[in-house]
Amino acid sequence: MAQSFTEENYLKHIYKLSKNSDKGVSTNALAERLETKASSVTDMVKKLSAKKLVNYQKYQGVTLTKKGQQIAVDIIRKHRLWEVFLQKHLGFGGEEVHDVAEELEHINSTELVERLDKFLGYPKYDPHGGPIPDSKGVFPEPKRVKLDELELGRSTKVMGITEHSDAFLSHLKKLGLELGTEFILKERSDFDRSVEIELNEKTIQLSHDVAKNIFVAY
Amino acid sequence: MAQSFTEENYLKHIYKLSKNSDKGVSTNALAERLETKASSVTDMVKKLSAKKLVNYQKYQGVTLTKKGQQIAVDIIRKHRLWEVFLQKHLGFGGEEVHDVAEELEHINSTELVERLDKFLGYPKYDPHGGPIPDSKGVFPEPKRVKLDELELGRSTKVMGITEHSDAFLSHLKKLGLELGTEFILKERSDFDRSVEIELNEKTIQLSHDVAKNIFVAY
DNA sequence: ATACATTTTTAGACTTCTCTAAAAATCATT
DNA sequence: AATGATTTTTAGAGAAGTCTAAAAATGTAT
Ligand SMILES: [Mn+2]
Ligand SMILES: [Mn+2]
Ligand SMILES: [Mn+2]
Ligand SMILES: [Mn+2]
Repeated sequence: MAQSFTEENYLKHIYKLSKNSDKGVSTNALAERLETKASSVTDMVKKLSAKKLVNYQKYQGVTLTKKGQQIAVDIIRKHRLWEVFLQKHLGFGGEEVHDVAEELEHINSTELVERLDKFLGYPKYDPHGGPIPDSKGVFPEPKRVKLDELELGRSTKVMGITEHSDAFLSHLKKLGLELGTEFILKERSDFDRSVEIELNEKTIQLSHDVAKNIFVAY
Repeated sequence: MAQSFTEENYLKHIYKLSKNSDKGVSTNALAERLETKASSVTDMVKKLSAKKLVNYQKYQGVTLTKKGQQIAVDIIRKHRLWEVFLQKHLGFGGEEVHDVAEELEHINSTELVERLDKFLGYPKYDPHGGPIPDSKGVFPEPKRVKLDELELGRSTKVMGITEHSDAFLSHLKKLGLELGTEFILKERSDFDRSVEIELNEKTIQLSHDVAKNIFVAY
């Protein structure tokens, strides 16, 4: 029971979209993410449901079953391993690797993935800081670092805070930052150590006072 | 105007089947090679013809156009480069690489192929001795070696002979060996230096007297 | 040249994935 | 609770690739 490229991409993106909310992923969100139409999503989601890879009830959105999740995580594993290879060994730039990895992630060979993993030295993080699950689908324990000290270019997520005043908490809330929020660190000013992050396609400025009080995944 | 995996496989196999005869490739030969039905071949060949990738006239078989040939050669290039990678760097065994390369050859990124080629050190031959065309589609000048001295496991082809008696010529003809015939060297006896080759799925024994008088591509 | 065998093509149908347009359900606002 | 906006689903159709069965063309052997 092998999956098509298309099915695999659906599963992967359902996985990524589910992480940000406990509800099912909406048809529209998925359609936008996959650059397709809502009606196509409905069709595919029904098929995945018939294959027991997702839980789906009309109008209620979609979530992954255990089996669907395993596949999704394995695609992510392959994607990130290939990105390590492309960047570390073939010398690709950070931006260029993604599209190629998007294709390579669908090459289906356990043998290939295990050997690639070994060749790369069993990396735990891809070049953007994304954690790489092992062959059993287990993600590495994320290391924590202050946002103030994180490398530029990393995609990361909020792991905790070191300041608990109401003022700080409501400030974070207004910025759209909470535990688990994922973003990318884009810039850090030499002048005042303020940082620029990318969150949901929007660019946001954070002062050093904010950055030094947030723990993020490394 | 990108090609699908399926179209690429058709082009590659038309290329390989045309090398052994100056006539067009027959529908049936292609169907057998691609493990599909003759009717499917007819359909696809019409489509490739509409795209100007093959020359096709009903009942006359099919040949590649210049453009079709370029694509075919590029697929072969990618296939063989990936086989070098899989075998030399990931430690795959000789038999295992082919199926994976069959998929990897369709990943479409000039950048990827050029960087992989560089990473591998611009190899001219794959691990089976298959010549790897360069980025312009030019195959390396094949080195010549006596069959007597060729490495076991190599796929190769007849490049010339060093004995021109009628007896030898008719012996070769009976064995099915002529200039350009492709085969794989399987075994060499320590006892009498006779060799065993695989030609068109059949295994054939050649005495040392024969092997030492045949030049093959290295 | 005729008959028979083989190869190739056509006709029609099926699967997978996609789309547009319209209908149905849900959500949001008063 | 009613209205209107938004989201989601359905209905119907199209492109790509495949198949089976039947028709047409070609090849072969007397
Ligand atoms: Mn990526
Ligand atoms: Mn993908
Ligand atoms: Mn091969
Ligand atoms: Mn292939």
